[in-house]
Amino acid sequence: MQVVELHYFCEMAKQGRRSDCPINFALELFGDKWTLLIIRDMMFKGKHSYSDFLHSEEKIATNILADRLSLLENAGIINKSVDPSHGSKFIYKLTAKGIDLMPILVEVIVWSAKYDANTATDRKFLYKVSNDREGLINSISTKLKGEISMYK
Amino acid sequence: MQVVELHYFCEMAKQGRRSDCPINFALELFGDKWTLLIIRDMMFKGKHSYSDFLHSEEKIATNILADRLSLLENAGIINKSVDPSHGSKFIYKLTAKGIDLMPILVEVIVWSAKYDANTATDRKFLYKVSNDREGLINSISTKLKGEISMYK
DNA sequence: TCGACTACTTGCAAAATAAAAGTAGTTAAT
DNA sequence: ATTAACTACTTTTATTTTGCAAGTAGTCGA
Repeated sequence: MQVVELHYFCEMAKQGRRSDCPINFALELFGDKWTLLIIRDMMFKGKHSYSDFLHSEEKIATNILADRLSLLENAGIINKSVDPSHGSKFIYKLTAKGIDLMPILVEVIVWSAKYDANTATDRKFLYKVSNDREGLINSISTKLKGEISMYK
Repeated sequence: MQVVELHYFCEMAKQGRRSDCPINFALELFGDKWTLLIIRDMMFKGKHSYSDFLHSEEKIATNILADRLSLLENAGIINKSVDPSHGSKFIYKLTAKGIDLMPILVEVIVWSAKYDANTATDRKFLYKVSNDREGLINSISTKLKGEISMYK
């Protein structure tokens, strides 16, 4: 009886998810206040190092940053490599799986720019999205994919 | 001196945001594990009452649900009206601002369906998105907008 | 008017998050 | 070679959020 209960518990722990809903799948990975900011920095701001993320406007705490970077690495969203020009530094880059998050981020930007009177969104970016969404996503995507292969 | 400090504090409380970045704007509103599930229920599952949300697969706690509903109402994402056919019930509906979140949710679904081997995503939905994204978003949007005007 | 249902609120424990301080391995300059 | 600064963390402690259980007040149908 104990064994059965343990087995049941382990199955729950292994899966550990609340449902197989795709919205829930995403929330369990980046449903918090910080993870998407790190991804934003890599995707749109050319940031790739620990101190880059640490010094972003929103001032993430160092323990939270370390935690989220390891979560993202384990989830296959980013990878980590030694900076060839600075041995004590690591470089964090988006994987293909991470780059594929771009359409989500783009739609978030469009929505927030529409409803936040104070938004810091670049008008040129919004123009490009409304004019040629696919083209914009592809061009940023291509640039980021180039970065992936640089240090591997 | 007290007055000055109080004034300073109030300004912080009024703005209260970490940055004007559009990604951050969205995260401050729905950057948690629950809020988007409530929006999903209203948007794709025809759920509109407190008990509908409470009994969803992910089993949200009643205090968290009450908190998120009032946050969403204050943010103008949903509105709340008395159920005409059942006086003790309220009906929660997405506003236009809430319906405009749909492109984000659609992209989340597409991404999760691609990377979650266990996803519960409907193949027909994915087919429609890849075939006529705008058409799909418009048809669900139109249906939801019809619901808005029903009880007002 | 009874029992069930509705949308909550309250209280408390547990978990997650944040801030601060500390650590260990480079690196750059003297 | 030594020191000061920088790097990516870890640890500790405090605060906030979440989860669970119970309670409440207003319907509703029989």
